Amino acid sequence: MQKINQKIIAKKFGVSVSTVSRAMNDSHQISEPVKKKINSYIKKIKFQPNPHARSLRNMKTKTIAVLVPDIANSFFTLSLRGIEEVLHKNGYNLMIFQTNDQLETEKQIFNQLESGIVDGVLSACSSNKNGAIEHIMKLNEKIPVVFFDRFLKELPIPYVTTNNFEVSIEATDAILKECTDVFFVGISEKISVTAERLMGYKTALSHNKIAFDPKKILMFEDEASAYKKFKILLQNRKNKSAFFSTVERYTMELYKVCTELNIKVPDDIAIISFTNHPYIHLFMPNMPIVSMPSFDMGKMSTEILLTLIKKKKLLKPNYILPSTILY
Amino acid sequence: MQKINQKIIAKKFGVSVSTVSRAMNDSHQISEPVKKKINSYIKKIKFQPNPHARSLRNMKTKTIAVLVPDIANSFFTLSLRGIEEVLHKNGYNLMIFQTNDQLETEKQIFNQLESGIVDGVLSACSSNKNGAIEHIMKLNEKIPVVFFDRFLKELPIPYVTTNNFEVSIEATDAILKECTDVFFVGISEKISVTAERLMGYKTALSHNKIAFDPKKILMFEDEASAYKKFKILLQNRKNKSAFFSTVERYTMELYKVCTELNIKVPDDIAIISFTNHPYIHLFMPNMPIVSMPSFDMGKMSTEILLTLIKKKKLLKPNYILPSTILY
DNA sequence: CTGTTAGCGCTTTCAT
DNA sequence: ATGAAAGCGCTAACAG
Repeated sequence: MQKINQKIIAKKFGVSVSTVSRAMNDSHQISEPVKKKINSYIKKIKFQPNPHARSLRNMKTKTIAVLVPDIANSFFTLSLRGIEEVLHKNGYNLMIFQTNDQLETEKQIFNQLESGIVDGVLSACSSNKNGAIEHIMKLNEKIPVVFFDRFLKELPIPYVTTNNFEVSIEATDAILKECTDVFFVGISEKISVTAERLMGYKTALSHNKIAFDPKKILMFEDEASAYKKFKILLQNRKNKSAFFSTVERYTMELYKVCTELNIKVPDDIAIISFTNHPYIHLFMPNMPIVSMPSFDMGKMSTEILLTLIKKKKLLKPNYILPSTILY
Repeated sequence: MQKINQKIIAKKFGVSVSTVSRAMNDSHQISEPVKKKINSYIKKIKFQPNPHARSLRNMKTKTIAVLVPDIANSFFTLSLRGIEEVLHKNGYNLMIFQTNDQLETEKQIFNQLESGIVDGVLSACSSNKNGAIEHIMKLNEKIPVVFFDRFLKELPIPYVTTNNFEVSIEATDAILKECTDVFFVGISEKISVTAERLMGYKTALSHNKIAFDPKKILMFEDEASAYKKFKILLQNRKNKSAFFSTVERYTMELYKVCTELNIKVPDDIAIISFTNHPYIHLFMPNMPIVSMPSFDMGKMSTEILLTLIKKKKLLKPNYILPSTILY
């Protein structure tokens, strides 16, 4: 396999490497005919300049990294489509990392990214204000970081998220009409969006003059523990109860338990859930859902990131795209 | 922000850059004390060598690319977990590309990969034997390519797949017990796995002495056309019919139509489908499924790829991991 | 408009 | 055991 580089091309045309380089970079410094001649040859043989040499020289990689907790979550799957679309249009590549909501994993990835393999980072981060944030700030000194979905208000890092607080009030209000005994389901208060949603839940309760009961807050680290808890709760239930779930996969577990215990949704139990699963209404036909603008959030955060990478001014650092409740 | 490199470290210790480099690469050419001293400092300040300089020098990137048609497909989501696990263990990064089953997209990605941004490629390719394969062979001259799931028998490229033919016979046999009027649902005969599954379907028909009817073969390019066709078919149906679906998302569309037309599964219609969706039985409790060993296929293909990247000998070029039917 | 040259940060050969 | 120096392929400052 014949390896090819600018030197070889230069030799072929009897010019210098810089002329080839300039042709490829569409420089104004060289004559049109030469430029055209070289470029048409380059196109013909499909020559691509060595990206490492270019990166080494330019300190640019034309690649960005995305950190998500879980690629299987429909919200992130859809966001990734939006992200990909924008990147592709701009000639950027995408590197995807899963954190599984492990702070240690996240830290490790952030550290790794400091080596310079990417030009920017999109992060739906697991960190919280109390926890470690140094890794984020440290990376952000080198390359731009943009949060999407999850974010940290305290940090001077742009973010694109949704109106978690408001839509959670609305969601809780809606379900309170069915039943006043509402459980809140989440992952951890440490996650920004969960905290906001919980706040919305509490606010709605207070609007409706319902006492807040800490026992109604259910936070789970994994599906298995969610399942177990739901099973116990529903086996021992006395009155109709309701669930406001902020985690798609836990909603699935809840529904699984309902099926097993032959509990009918929405007659015996009321559920409202955050989800972007395209077929959710096939399994849970009557469940109202909170649908996030995943695709647009992905697109917008990527556009912001690219703006920062190009060192252009941001019109606004933060964007909040509204979610909608579908009944 | 103070940028750091081997030169700076060398200066700090009053040694040369090559000594630092050798220390970092654990060379036997330098004394233990010096090596230890330098490395402990490097660890302390978490210095990471510039990956582009390294790649440029070594022609290695420690990154591999994965091409999948659709990241949202549960099979690929799970495979990616397996892939990630192996890569992570070996200090490799992952670049994910979606082809959306577009040959043009695939070609473009393959071309792009020729520039040398990755050390190897894992591909669930959309190409077919009749179509263009030059882009695959061309890339494979430069870096190793391994197929997973979809493959091209004709090419000298290792693959990891499942027993599509056999399990499709089994699946068709199973559904034939319910009903002899079986439709086959797929994407395109051009895709290797679809061709194999179709062959299994035909074989089972012939075993059962049922005439093959080309009208029973339903191939769709997207969800919308699948939906439309299913709707027409089921609205006009006379007898009980059955479907052997090889595409998860089309199964969802089929089920959607059933719900809309109030057709009961499995009483009014029999369905068996390939899927790895973790919650599939929540919506379709009684539907038998063909479950692929996604995670293991991802792991194994990655191990093969890494073996090739290290230029080691492969024990066996091709692996077929069996799928299982869950009733 | 074009060529020469230096240098991005690293590894490795060659010399000591 | 260590250092000097070359060079991976590219871009850009400088010179003409």
